[in-house]
Amino acid sequence: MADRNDTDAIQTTNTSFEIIHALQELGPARLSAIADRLGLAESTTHRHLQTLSDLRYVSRDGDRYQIGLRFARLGRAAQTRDPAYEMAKPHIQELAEETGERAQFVVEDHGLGIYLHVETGSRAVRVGFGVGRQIHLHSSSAGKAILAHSPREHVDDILDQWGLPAHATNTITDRDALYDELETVRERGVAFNREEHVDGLNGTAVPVKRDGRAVGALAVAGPSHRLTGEWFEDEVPSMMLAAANELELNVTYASDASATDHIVE
Amino acid sequence: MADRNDTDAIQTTNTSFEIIHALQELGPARLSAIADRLGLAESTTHRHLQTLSDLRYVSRDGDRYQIGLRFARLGRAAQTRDPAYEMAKPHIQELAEETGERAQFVVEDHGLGIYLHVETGSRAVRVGFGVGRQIHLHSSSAGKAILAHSPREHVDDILDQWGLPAHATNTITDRDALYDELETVRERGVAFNREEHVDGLNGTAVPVKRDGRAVGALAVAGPSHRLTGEWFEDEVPSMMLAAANELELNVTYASDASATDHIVE
DNA sequence: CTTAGTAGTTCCGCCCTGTGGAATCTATCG
DNA sequence: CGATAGATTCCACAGGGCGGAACTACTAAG
Repeated sequence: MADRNDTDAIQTTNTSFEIIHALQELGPARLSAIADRLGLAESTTHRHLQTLSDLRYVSRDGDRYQIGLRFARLGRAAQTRDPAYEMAKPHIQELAEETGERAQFVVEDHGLGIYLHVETGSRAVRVGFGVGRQIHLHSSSAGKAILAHSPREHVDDILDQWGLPAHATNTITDRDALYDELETVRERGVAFNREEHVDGLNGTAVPVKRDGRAVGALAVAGPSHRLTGEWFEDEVPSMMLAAANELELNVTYASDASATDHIVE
Repeated sequence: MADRNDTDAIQTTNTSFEIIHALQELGPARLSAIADRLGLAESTTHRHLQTLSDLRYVSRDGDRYQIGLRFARLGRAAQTRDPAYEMAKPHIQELAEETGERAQFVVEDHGLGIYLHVETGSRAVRVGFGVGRQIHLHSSSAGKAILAHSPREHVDDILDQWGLPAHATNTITDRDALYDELETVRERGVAFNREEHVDGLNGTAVPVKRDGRAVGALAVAGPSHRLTGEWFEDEVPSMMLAAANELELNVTYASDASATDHIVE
């Protein structure tokens, strides 16, 4: 429904991925259920599932189809496409440990934030916002940290594409207000999220830069009653700044010497 | 090359995934490089990349295309499609810690073994065989543990499909020898890999069963000089058996009450 | 044992749409 | 500025993706 068949994209490919998305949402599902949901002929659905199954991107158990484990490989490939992403992982673990809260590494792709690493500290918050999850950039600390260090024109494109939907009571929904906020983030070097994404949830983030561009952001999130005062405003941010600083050094150094281990299929 | 366009699969979908695979192998690549490699017209390649980019499964940075981070989500969906998979994770972590070696949770899909969790102990072996990696079942301890507890006919299908290629000097390449080995594994409850997959690398694994069927296997792998004697033959296996036992209980109990958290797109 | 019903699979002809070649546009470099 | 390489757009053709209908495989009910 939200899917746009914009210009003239290849229909067949779109349909295949629609089926994959249906499987992702439905879990194990029968052929007829998928065909129904997508308004496709059963014969068509069958051919797609057959093809995807041959490719091992769909598994079937009896008459239930489900997403294939081969996607684990592609997911991993995405998660490691930039060596910097892997370097962030230990820092996230350390931040989760030090703060006891949830620590995350978020990257921008197609104008959205994607969680690439998530580590839950001792006083873990509920699971759910796991790896691979997508969020709007304007309503999260990590997103604002990234936007603040992206060229203005790129920010405009993103806002044009995704808008500024309200997710919680404090979400910034006004463009100019967001620009002001980003200016503050740039000055301060740290972004804050005060119940802008989910009511009752605060967060703070710092950008990780390479060659002036933000490659991602380190973030810490937790319940607003626990993330307050100096701890929230100063102590956690300084831990993150230290981590980001160290990470940036690694990233810049390794940027050429990296031997991205060859993936053989 | 190894890709077969078997029966009459949908060509367009195949092509789209071939492009994705090319990106997975090449990393950031130009349009022309992809078109060349796959023998496609540039216009065709362009349309596919356009479509995949609209879907956010491909990203572009200037004139370099690369795999999109949205795959992280699908990868995650695959990794959690069965709640049992997530339950295995803490056990893998514990095994890695206890043994100091590399611990893995492997599952079968389409006749191949897929690493779903990998944790490296203190005296870590080289990275590389990470999450999402695929291996033949006949040449790994985990694979043999799984095969040993699968119906004979299913084993036959798998061997028909994938054969028994030699990966290392000790790889079992004879069908009957493998059946004998599986019998031994069944009796013993533990599978061993003595440099059958990679020279210099040993491993041992135990199945994780649910309703009699193997849903996966817990495995420990390390250099053959370190994995020897009682430690290899008895001590590590008993740790694994204990873990598997506990895991199986969780898995069987939770099998119905599970509320697979709903994924909203 | 038969019959009806449900779900999956195969078949088939239509015509939509995916395809490659050529033309156009864009950027980089000599 | 030309010249080249690469990306993008345009276009006509026919290959192949599509849905409807026929067929098969199971189950359940009578």
